Amino acid sequence: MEDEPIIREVLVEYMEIAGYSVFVATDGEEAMRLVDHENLDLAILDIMVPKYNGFEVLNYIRLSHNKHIGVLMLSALDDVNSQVHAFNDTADDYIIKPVSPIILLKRMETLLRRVKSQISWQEGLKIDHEGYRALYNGIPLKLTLSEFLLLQVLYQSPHRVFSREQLILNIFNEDYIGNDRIIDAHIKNLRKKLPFNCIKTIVGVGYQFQKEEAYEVKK
Amino acid sequence: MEDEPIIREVLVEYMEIAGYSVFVATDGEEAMRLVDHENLDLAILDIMVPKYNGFEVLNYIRLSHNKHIGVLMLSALDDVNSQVHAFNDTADDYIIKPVSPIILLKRMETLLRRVKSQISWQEGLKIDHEGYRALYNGIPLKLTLSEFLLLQVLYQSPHRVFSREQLILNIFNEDYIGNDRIIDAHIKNLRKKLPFNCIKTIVGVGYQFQKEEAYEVKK
DNA sequence: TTTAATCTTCATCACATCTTCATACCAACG
DNA sequence: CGTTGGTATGAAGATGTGATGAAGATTAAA
Repeated sequence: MEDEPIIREVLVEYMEIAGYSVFVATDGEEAMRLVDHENLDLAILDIMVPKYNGFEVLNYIRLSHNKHIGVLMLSALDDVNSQVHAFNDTADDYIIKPVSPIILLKRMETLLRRVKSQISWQEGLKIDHEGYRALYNGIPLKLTLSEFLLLQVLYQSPHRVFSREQLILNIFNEDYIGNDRIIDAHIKNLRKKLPFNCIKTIVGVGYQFQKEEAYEVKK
Repeated sequence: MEDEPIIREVLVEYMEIAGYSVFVATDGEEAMRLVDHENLDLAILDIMVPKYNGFEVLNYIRLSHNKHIGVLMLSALDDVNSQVHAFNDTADDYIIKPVSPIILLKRMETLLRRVKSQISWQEGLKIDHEGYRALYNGIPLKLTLSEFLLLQVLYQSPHRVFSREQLILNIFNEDYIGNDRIIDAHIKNLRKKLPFNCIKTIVGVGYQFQKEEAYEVKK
């Protein structure tokens, strides 16, 4: 996306000569449609565009099926706040216009190098954030609200270890007063309902969502 | 690396407050030494520094054992050639000075997010600090907490010899009272679980981590 | 109000992990 | 060749933590 047609033409041509397939959207809505219907590796988002702005598209991407794609924000705004906003929303780069086409291309390729080497660890388990549902191969699991919230937090940051305290903060309001061990109880119930054992205990630390099984100890 | 001491101080403090371990080099040679002797996740390279410049350090990194780390080039040079040069040499970002510390931090974190997500498939032994995991060729080893912490400390500074006392301070709370030899026991158990004999005993002194390439694979 | 679902606490148990210790081993040295 | 100082190792006991089921409390639904 790029709000000035002529510059956009140049950039697109540049990228196509370099061997990339390029899709162009003229507003945020169209961009979202591309996210849904094309298998993108990278998105270049102009912030100031009609319908939905770049930040909104960015957030849409990160909640989408293709959330791992590289996102490069493009803007005439040189202020710190806008940049911090972009990075906080997990943009991968922020480029201030006007930009030399060659530098844009180099930054694209640099990001692609990192993006391409990622693997998607997700398999059958999906979280429907809006619907408060966890789906396994499309079939919803019957979770209580606490169980769902617990799974959601763990699932969103796979392999990150959350202490019981952190989980309590994430799941309940921060004014919760009660025993740490409430987490144990919910974990127990959640584990029973999950089709595979993906919640691992880190003794003395907390719990994490994990995909791979660990090596067995050699004898 | 940063050629102006005062600015560097501010940045380092900023990063440490944000929770990162920071090593500072004042010239290219020292930077290369850090690449060899610390297990870095990210390098911020000033281009104009003594002994070896930032580009030379970048190339050194990409040919090194830690070639996958994120590299962020920092320079007062605003010209296209220098930037293209950096990206061609597979830098991951190029920031023009002066830069707001918060933006530098955000760009660091953004890059780290991409670097870290590559951990899981990288060859060899990798430590996932956040996830309390040690990965061998992407597959987690089943370590206890003490074993993990032990490996983490040793791995963080390869070739540095740690006394039992130092290791106890790093692994347990400082109020630990007990036999030194607890370390021996954990080392023994840890060695059994590691695919390489990478923990070497320095008789009369302590233990050190040796980089795996120097060793034979266990049968 | 009654009923059902969900949350929360608690006591008990099982097991992972830690720690010590005794013995075996090894290298250096006289 | 034996002694010394140090480490490796396996076993066994001690400790601590999490798992679990039951039961009461709370909340929501009927």
